[in-house]
Amino acid sequence: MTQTSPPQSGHLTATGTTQRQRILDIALALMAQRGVDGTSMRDLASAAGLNVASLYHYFPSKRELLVAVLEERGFISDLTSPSSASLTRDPAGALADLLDDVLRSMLEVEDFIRLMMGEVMRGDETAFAVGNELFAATQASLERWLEDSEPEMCQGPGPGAVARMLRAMLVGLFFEHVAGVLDDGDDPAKAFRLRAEEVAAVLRSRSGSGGD
Amino acid sequence: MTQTSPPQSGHLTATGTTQRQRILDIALALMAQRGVDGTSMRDLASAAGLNVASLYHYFPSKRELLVAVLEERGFISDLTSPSSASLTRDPAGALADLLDDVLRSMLEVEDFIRLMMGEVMRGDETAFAVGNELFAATQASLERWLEDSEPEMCQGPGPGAVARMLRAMLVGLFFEHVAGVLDDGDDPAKAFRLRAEEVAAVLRSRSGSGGD
DNA sequence: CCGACTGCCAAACGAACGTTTGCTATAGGC
DNA sequence: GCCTATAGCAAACGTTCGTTTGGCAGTCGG
Repeated sequence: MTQTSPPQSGHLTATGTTQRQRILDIALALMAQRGVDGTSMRDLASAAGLNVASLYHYFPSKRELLVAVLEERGFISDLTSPSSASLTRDPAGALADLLDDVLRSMLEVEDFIRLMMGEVMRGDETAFAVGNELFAATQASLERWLEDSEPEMCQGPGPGAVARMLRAMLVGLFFEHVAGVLDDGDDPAKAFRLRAEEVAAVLRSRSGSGGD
Repeated sequence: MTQTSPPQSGHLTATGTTQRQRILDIALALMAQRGVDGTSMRDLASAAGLNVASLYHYFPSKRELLVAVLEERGFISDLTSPSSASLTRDPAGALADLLDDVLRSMLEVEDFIRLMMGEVMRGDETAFAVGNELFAATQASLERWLEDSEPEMCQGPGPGAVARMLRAMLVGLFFEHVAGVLDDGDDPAKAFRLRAEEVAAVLRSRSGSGGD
């Protein structure tokens, strides 16, 4: 009875913290897709199979629920965890692998980033703080990797400048993905992979090692 | 009486089309800052010095008002108009000038882009269409410039790849500006200028012409 | 001078919102 | 067995929303 399986018989399948987390997950998904103002407490309750009033047993207000969703720090650590592929390849494709790795991580927490970005556009202070944290972490992660794996690339302007450029580009790419500019459709990961290789090719051609 | 001066004595200072445009301008500013759902028709009417019902003399619904705001094509042509500075400088600083030019143009229509981006994040179809149009225009503009002014930079991956990368980076930079990641504060244009030079330095170092 | 038209407003409409109240029913420690 | 806490519900609260109604004051061609 203490499993994390979805509820089936109405009440008492998930207790306390588990139910709270379930509500957070549902809120993230719905708010990311329809916007915060476009998602009512009744919508959330309905999606969770609950009554509206029950939501207020777990969160004192809609605002607090949104803050709780935004401040789940797991999403940020997911994005800045040591990349799996970016350290094991040959130097020629290493940058592409790194960029692909970050983009894939962003894709896994897409709802979170969409929600954060949307709220940032509307001037939400909590989203500002969360966004800044995520940006700073990504920046530091990129910078560290560049210093270790591609020191030549940063000789002129320094690793900070290159990392800032790459970060802005990743943010822009993700936005274009959400906007449907990238022809994702069936496979966003593949589109990201192509873009990562493309960017790596542009930056790699600086050392005159030629294209593929 | 047919001037475009702001109203002073209450009624009858701006007629028909002029008043309609005034409402559009106000709606753009308010909706960009507080979001569409966060801006009520009463808010708009109050900001325009009008009664709510008067808005419905110019727009059949709030939705139609939003569409009218988003579909003002002037904003897009502003962004893709031939750049003033990017063709008159020495080759070394030409790319920085171009990027700075585009960023400055984006800054001039900041509200429009903020509104569009925010609605894209919420899945609005009209915003999708407008955003795609703007992205495509920027892409084409960048590509054209690269072919004319920096053909060497595109030798490996081609001008399309470089232009796509630059566009994503510009989008990301603008988002970071809105998110307050760039330390704008007093002078966003200056921060954009610095970033443009930084990026140009990274891309310029490919031909081995040294730093600044 | 007079109708039609335009621009504008006060007031109200029903619906949806966030939130609260008051009530059941189960679970677990004493 | 009781008693408190937990988890849940139906129903209602007051407010705000988008929108509509009906009417008033100027403008202008005839």
